[in-house]
Amino acid sequence: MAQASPSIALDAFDLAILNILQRDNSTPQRVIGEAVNLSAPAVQRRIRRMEEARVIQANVAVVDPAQVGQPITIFVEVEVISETAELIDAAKREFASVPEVQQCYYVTGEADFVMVIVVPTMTAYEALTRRLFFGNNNVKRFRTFVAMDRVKVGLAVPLSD
Amino acid sequence: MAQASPSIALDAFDLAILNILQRDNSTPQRVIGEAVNLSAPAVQRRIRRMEEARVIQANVAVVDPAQVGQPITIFVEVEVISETAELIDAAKREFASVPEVQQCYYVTGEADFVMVIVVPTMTAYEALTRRLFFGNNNVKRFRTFVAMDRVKVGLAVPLSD
DNA sequence: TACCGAATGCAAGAATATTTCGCGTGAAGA
DNA sequence: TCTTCACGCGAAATATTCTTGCATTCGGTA
Repeated sequence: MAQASPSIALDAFDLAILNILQRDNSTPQRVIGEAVNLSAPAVQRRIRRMEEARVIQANVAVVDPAQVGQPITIFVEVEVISETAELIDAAKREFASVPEVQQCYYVTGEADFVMVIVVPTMTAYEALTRRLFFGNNNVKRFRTFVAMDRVKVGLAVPLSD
Repeated sequence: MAQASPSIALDAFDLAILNILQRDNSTPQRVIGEAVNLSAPAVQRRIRRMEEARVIQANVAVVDPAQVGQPITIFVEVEVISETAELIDAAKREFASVPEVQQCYYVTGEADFVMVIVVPTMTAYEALTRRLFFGNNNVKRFRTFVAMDRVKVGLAVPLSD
């Protein structure tokens, strides 16, 4: 796999390859090569280089939550009481360690954390809030937004190409 | 690739396979087979079945935004004026069509939409708000949360296994 | 008991990925 | 200007992985 991670320079070829891979990374290198006007080995070298530099952070399958018994997606804003570095780091570690917390960001503004949570039932969510928020002395309050429609979901980054 | 999408039953083997693919879909089927106690062809048939049923919605590379010149991630809550079906659908289509909008959910609660936006600069974000929010008569107000730290990012669904 | 459908493992064949090698290009220095 | 060197390329050979056909096994059912 990949290890090192010094920033590297990317040219138009690399961006074009990334644009394909972030939509479908099962695309054969030969096909990618035809699309960007490079040979398959050239494509493969560039991909490996970007994986080693962690430009490509992972290669993953996207699973439909509804079809695996986790039909509820919830947005939560969390406001903490104290923003000392220690307490914030502790909160980051705790939130990140919870499988139901699919995404978590530490943010500026009226809230301190925003997160995306995936659960099977509202009961499960209620239990999670009890453990994660009510059970944390540093959580001042939190606001819940239940998703009715996943209008757009993905991790694709807009690339200039 | 995949086409149909009737819901299908998943057993413990399928969930175990999904759990591996969610983390690294470049794992050889032979290795997956060893991990879940199945032969490689059995694994492959199950994967194909789940792709056809859209349990696996996509296979994608995850790109580091910072390394491709898009270092700013922003959370936005949007509140609309009118919630008629037509206007909501129009908003969904518009938001979904914008490349900078990485994720968008239609939600209950104090806001109507929440979204994740990826941009290269705050100037670019300001221009986007002008076009997307100030330029939309149905947007009552929006609140911005700038991410200081991407504590946890991914699309992995918690699987019971 | 006998049958039938579904899923499996094995093994062969096809497709894909990876390595190797030699060539051309462009930059730095004599 | 010439030489050298580093870099990235493509073509071909090699290795790995994926895919398919087939016989078998395991349950459920008449």
